[in-house]
Amino acid sequence: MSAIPKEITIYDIARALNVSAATVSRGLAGHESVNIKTRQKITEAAQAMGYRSNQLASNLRKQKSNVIGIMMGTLRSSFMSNVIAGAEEILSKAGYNLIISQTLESLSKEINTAKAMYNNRVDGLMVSLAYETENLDHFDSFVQRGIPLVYFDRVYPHPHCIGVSIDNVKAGYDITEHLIKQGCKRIMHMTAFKLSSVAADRFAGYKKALEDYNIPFDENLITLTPLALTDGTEVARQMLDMENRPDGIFVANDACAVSCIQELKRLGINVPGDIAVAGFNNDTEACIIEPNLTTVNYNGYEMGRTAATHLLDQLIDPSKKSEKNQIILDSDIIIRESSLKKA
Amino acid sequence: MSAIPKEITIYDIARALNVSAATVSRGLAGHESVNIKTRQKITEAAQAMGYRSNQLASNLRKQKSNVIGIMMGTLRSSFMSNVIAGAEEILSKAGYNLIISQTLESLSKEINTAKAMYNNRVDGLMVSLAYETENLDHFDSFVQRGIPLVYFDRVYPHPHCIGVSIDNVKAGYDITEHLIKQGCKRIMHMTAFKLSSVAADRFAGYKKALEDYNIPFDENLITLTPLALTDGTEVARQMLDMENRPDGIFVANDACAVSCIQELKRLGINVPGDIAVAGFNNDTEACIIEPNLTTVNYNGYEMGRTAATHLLDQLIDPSKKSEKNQIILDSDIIIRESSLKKA
DNA sequence: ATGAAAGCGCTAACAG
DNA sequence: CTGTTAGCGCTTTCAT
Repeated sequence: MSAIPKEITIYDIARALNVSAATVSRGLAGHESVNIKTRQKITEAAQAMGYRSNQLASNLRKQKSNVIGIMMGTLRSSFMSNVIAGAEEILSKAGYNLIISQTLESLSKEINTAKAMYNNRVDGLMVSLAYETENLDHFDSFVQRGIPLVYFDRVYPHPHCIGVSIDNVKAGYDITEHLIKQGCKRIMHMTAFKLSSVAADRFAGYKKALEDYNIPFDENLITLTPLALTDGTEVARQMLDMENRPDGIFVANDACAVSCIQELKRLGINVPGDIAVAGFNNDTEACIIEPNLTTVNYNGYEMGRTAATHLLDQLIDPSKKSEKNQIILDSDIIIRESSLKKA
Repeated sequence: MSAIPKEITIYDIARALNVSAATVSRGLAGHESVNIKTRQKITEAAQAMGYRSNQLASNLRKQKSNVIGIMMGTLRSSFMSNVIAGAEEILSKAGYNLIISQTLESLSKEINTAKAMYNNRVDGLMVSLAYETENLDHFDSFVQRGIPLVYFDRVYPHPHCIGVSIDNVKAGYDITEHLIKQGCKRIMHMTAFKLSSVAADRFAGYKKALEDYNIPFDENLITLTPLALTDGTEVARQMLDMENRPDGIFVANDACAVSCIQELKRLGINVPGDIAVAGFNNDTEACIIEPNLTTVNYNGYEMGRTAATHLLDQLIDPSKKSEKNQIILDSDIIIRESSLKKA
């Protein structure tokens, strides 16, 4: 077991080269005002002596962590891994590190995580809200301090922050329209218990589609739950018991749509024959379940890149509040067997 | 536009309470030696004054970043998002932050990323190696400094570091055996150009299975490529041109297996009828492609948790080098249509 | 083009 | 139980 070598500091280099620490600091930073030959000597000495800059000291001095935080309900989804991949690419190019935290959809964990990020002095934050979240008070500290904040995917409109998302109204409309065109007359909608703006938008799209196709809106066909797996199962059972059974359902996320299909099958209901099912997100499960799930797909990678880019813009020029602070990305519906009544 | 409020420091609190900064520091840390009443006053004042601890200063003072780095080829895979989710859960509970970086499978990016992590003074590192990587020299600095390092998934045996992976020999064996049992006599194997230990192990499993079933090993049935998407396409074409056409192929990753299937179909070859195909990883694509892909599945979430736990163990007690430093997790093959010659 | 000196905010000996 | 003091290693005025 060999001893751990001592850390080299700019003072060591300064001593070795008979210059001041200030010069070494400037030299390593590639400062123009330092003589080119001195600069070279410094770089060489640093290399030879095995120097590594101490970011911890630099961070303190500059009051800047060079870290961007990103938080979301869960990162166990292909969508989210794409978001992160996109954000990481943009941010690492700009010299920032990305720290990640999951809220596991809990508001209290979201509050704690936000606080932790704040205390860790992230230079900026990207947030996709937890299902439970109903207001943005716990992010006020960021706004007050002028720390750039970008919401993505699960956004709430906020006057001072950018939001990057898809057009959930349109997506909800499109998928409902698809079900209608498959011949569905009584379409259930299963959405989030606490109506986040995302869920509310999908709901609005659903309503609008019914309206446009002259299908009466029926309160009884709406189920509000936390969209857990068990909720899908539960709703499947409820459907069975309804006097006027629905012939289609639009569920606001895939996980729930999948558990719903599973239970329907268990109960002997044919999907899509008896009941057509559509989800939202195009998660991995969507193409594992039999029949494969019709759903809404959107590009997480682009969303990550877009959100990160806007964050950087603010970091570079805080005054430049972009005019439009709600950015809408494209989405499209992917039609699979779970909704195809007509071949 | 309101002015940004001044940051409160422990000195402000000290002044307000007429105690020393040291006492405030100790009080906030919940140090037993501080009078319980003083401690309470301190916490209250901190709260009231809007204090937040400056981690940047604390980090410098303690020479500890409280950050764990994790790096991998790409995080755009459901497997990887599960690994990260698992690691994040364990690490955040222990008070660590996770910073993420992708190498995009490039050795030079891996070297740079490792250097960046090192300079950023991560307290520990989790690494899944890039395809290109052939040695671990660029991680020496971590070993020398005694910074805990855990390899996961794509590991290279390293005497001083823990590796968490699956038994790739066994997995390679099992999937080859499955193809044999489906009646395949001439099974190709497509694997990584630079034989990482992971790829080498899968290859070894393949060979062993052939041996056990008395199928002669044929050098011509082995293709070494970087396993890019285009390589799958290319190999599909090659298969068509072979005088003695193979009746099965085991590809060392799913992405490549999928592109191979796509091209085979385009060329009018029936999968699995003419050629059975098996992949590795159980990525999202595996159940999008028609026919769905037979592949090897393993639990990224568990792997992330395991790797993080071992990292923490070392962080807590650096002397406690675990005896076994290669940890093997379970894996299993998932049989889908792409390999089913017999109903 | 370089140096001197101060300080970012916190923690940990050490002393009392 | 609390205070004094001395840095952690770097950056940045301000001088020269």
